[in-house]
Amino acid sequence: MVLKEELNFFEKVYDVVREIPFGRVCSYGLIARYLGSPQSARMVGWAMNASHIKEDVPAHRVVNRIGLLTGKQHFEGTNLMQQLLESEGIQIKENQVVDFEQFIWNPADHLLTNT
DNA sequence: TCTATGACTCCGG
DNA sequence: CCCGGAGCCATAG
Repeated sequence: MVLKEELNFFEKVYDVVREIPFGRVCSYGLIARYLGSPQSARMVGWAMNASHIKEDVPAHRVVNRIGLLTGKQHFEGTNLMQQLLESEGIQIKENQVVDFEQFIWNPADHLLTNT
């Protein structure tokens, strides 16, 4: 059973990504930092690569630190990721999120709003 | 066991 | 932010 160990890390990533609201995006480093390992941003991307088995994980809402759709090539077709984001009201320009900082969603901020 | 790779990010120029 | 290079860490071969 190859499960539990990787699930511990992946599930944490999935859980955060899953919490990304409709029409919002998040960065790998932001998620990694939230998990307590800001250096493991690449692992977040790796987890996303394995997320294709997770239908609940909106991986299209996860982009790099500048809002670039670095993972679009891993989606079906050639621009599925862009289409998904546009369908959520997010404008894409040259594979990059327009007004990225406006749509960015920080998981830590999600906790702060808890109050 | 060791080496190579990657949906990243930070640093210096 | 553009460009090139280094650090990072888990997975695959």
